[in-house]
Amino acid sequence: MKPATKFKELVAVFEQLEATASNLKIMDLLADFFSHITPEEARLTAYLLRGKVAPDYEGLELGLAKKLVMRSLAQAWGTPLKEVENRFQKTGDLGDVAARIAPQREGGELSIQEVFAELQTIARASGARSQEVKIQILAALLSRCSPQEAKYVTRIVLGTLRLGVAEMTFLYGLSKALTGTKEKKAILENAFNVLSDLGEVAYQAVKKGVEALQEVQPVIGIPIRMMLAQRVKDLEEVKKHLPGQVIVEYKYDGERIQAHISKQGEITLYSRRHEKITHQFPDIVAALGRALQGKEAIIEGEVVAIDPQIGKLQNFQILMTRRRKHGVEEYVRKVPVKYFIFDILYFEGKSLLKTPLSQRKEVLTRHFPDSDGLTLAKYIMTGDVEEMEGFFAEAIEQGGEGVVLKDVTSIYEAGTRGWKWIKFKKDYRRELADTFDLVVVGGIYGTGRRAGTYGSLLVAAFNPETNKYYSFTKVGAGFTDQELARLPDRLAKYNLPEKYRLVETQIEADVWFEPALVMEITGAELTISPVHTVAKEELKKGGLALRFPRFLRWRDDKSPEQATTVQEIYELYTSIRR
DNA sequence: TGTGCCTGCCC
DNA sequence: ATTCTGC
DNA sequence: GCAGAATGGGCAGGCACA
Repeated sequence: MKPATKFKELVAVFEQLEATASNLKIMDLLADFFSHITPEEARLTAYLLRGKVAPDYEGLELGLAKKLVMRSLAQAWGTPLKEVENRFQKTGDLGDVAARIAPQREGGELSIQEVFAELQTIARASGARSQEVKIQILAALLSRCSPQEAKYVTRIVLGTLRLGVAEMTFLYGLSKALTGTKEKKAILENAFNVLSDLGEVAYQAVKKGVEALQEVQPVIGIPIRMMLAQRVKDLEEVKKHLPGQVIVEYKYDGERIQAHISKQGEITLYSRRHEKITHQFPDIVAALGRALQGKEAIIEGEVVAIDPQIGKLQNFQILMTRRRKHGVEEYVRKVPVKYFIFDILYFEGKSLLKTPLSQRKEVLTRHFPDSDGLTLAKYIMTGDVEEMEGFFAEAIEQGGEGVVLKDVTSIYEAGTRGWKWIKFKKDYRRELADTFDLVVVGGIYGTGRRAGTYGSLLVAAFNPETNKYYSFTKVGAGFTDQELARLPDRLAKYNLPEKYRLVETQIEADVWFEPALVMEITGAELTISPVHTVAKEELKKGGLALRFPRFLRWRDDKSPEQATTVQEIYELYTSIRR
């Protein structure tokens, strides 16, 4: 019987990982650690690495993030909350804050199991005063830690270990530890893709060896990690990756659902991240029950909200009102949905993961005739770019997001974002995307690798009638590291002690700016916002905002008065509204 | 009982 | 979701 | 090109608190 591994030992590995950039070195460090821990400790380490205490499909959450963790830090060492906040603002990492304010002490009394058990208790706390309980438990745990231990406990809870190690690297390290080479990671990855439980894979691998995981098969009731698509800027580019015949399929703007139907007719629905969402869609469950009639299957598709009057596809925002636990029946009537099935991974006792897509599609067409609430996703088969363009235009016209192009010969590559599936949306192509020239009015401090600069900027449109600026979105994507590093200097001269009086927004920025700088921004589409204020008066139900915003470039040639106007955005909204 | 903050999870 | 970056 | 780590809008649910 091995002695329980100390949390301190894991922390020592973390320290080393944090200091190394080389992937190979990282794998060696992990491998070294894995080779002297028990199967159960390997399981727990896997969960801790992801900032979780269970696989996703068990739905057990810590329910404690930045704000409550800050309160825990304050409580653990009697530091004023204000000071914790200030330090966080400066360093951008609560783990580092914890390490700084924790008093020097040896540590080493905690084992991995004990730390895990405490976090599990936090996760299980619920009901009145449970927030206080969670904070208390974490604070007590932290107070038993050395500064280094406290740093990683904090980061684990926040799910931001920032070590350059996530699931794949973990599996490489495990492979190396157990087989002496990283090459067997493929076996582990395959097992992970089918079991969707990194901890379970780690446990079994350490216990029975990597080879024992060779033939892991899908199980009804355990979600399979979903295959994802790469993206291209243009349909021409598809030819580079998929030269032959491809399936061109509507890309629906809804929620991905993997449905498991057992022989006994038990049905479970899983979201893309393996949350059980069966209770949200009794209508889909009923439709699947009727369609399958005792056959077992795992199928995949997209649920989309449908306009009850005319049957047209509705936008994502409307579907989101169905992500609920109360009043489900009412919303089944109010927001009807349709399940657009596009794949089948298991049927009648057989895994179809290795069956070519063309055959999986045949199974679908043979066994899933359209019915109330169920339809097969619309697609064509072609190798001709012109035809793809036409179908893409049709998909957009019908209310789709774009198209997904799929290699007809490809197997289902669970969990990977490979080139066998390629997505193409309108906003990926510069000429088709809407762009906006917006005024920078606020900044939000960055965290982690963006510590010391801004993580995002609050930008606004101009209204010449009121002479005011109306917030439209925050942008944090699209900046290079170099650009990010320049931001504080570039913006410093416009710094204000408080929000500029002519800026309208309900967002709280860390730093406010005088409207001066203009930047070009693109995004996918307009949404109705509870916090942004563009065209808020005209719309009544909220302001307009931008989904998936990203920075393109500065427009130093433009003054803030020459920025995109509120009126222009509102017109865009009314013109494309469906 | 109503409201607002916080969190987790969809995209 | 999108984007950037080091390996 | 992979894997990881930054970042967005916005919804419902749970809890704290007035």
